[in-house]
Amino acid sequence: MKASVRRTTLAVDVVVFSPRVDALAVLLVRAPAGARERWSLPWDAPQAGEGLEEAAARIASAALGSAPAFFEQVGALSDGKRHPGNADVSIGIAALSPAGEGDVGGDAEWFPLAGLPALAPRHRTIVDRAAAVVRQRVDQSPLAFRLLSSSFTLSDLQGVYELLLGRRLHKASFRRALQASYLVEPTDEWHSEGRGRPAQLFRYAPKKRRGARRGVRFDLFTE
Amino acid sequence: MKASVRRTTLAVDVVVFSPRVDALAVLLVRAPAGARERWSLPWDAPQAGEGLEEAAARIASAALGSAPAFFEQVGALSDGKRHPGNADVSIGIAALSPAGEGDVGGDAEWFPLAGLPALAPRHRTIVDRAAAVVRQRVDQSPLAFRLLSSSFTLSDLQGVYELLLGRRLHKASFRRALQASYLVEPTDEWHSEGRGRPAQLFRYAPKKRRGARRGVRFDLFTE
DNA sequence: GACATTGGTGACGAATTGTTACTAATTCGC
DNA sequence: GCGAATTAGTAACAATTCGTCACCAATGTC
Repeated sequence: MKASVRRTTLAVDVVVFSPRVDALAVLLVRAPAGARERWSLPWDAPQAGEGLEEAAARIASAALGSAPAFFEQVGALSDGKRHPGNADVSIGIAALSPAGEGDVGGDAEWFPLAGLPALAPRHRTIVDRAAAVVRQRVDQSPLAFRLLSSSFTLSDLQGVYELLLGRRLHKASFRRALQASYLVEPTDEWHSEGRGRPAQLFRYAPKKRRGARRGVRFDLFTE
Repeated sequence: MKASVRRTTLAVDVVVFSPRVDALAVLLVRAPAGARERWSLPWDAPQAGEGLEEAAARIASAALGSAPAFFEQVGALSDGKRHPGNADVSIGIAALSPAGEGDVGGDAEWFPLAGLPALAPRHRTIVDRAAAVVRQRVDQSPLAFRLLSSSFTLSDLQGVYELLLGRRLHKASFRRALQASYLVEPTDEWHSEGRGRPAQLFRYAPKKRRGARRGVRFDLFTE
């Protein structure tokens, strides 16, 4: 291959998700005066010698007050779409933050995913792709647990799954499948939410992988 | 955000997969004399105004003789690992090429995934991640069909799935699941391979998405 | 023509899943 | 105090899906 290495401007753009009042929320930061849109995703160029996830953690921390516990790359974009800093290439990174974590400062704000303000076109694309990636990987990666604090009730967990999947799940089926997966273990604490029977708290504690995977699924997303 | 956009050297590194003699194969190109390893992935810097998939198509074409029909991003890497061109950031892209397609020139060669020669550390990582991504998405994305020519027998298709999944599948179950998925349609052509009954040829023709998805699966990869 | 080889399908029991209906533990209103 | 309301948790049954076995079909080989 040619060693024709050009220099390129690179941005890391972070989509921090958190569950808020029955909807997935995204963290946006106020854009500097004079920018074309009033809000943008938190972003920056990676510093020298800094890994991409490291950069994402730094960028998210600046907006959120504390670092999210989980990051997942969403893809690199270098279409012609406009980026707030005119970066040639953007690397989109999704971050997950439990509800109520962090201390959002005056320059940042949560917006429901379904009702975001206008964003630069490339940021809009990154948000959409981040949401698609998160939704698609819910059952292959412990994403849902990263949107909850370290202990949670099974109803909380089911609620997060319903949020991510966008449909209601049946309680008994959900719990039976969870049981079979050895992903959680009960703590000896209970959570009383006011009315109704108190719920036992669980923690994420994945056990031994059950060995044999079954046949093919053909669960293609063909649209 | 600060507008501190640094300039970075960027490489697109392509992992072209193709099924060869009962194994997944990867296309490597001969490294220039004096390089530390004798082989490397096809790679280059993206040209100005060129999209990343576009760049991947150009890079793969140069080695393969024709452009693969399918690309999927594998992730961006900016660890400290050595890249043949010392790029700061690499974008790994997996490409799928049907068996026997293309005309590999003198500078390129297929190697079985399990028996690759020494590669620069970052290329090694990219290959591993590309293989993992392909294996993991087999049943969410029509990857298997991109490793076959436009018409194929169901045994061919099953063979590709077995290659990708690394385990044997049962014929009757495989066909029943495929039937239910409305992903293929029969052509009126038949393929006779010598001995044994001729097989009907099918083509990839995904129909209407069957609506209701079922409950959660908790198929986590927890290791 | 018997046999080996590959393609293709019906059918049955086992396992998994969707659903209903129930029991349990708590608060609220009276 | 006591029943209604509310949320948690589970047993059990029906429907569906899945793994497997058994078989039939069409071809080449000897």
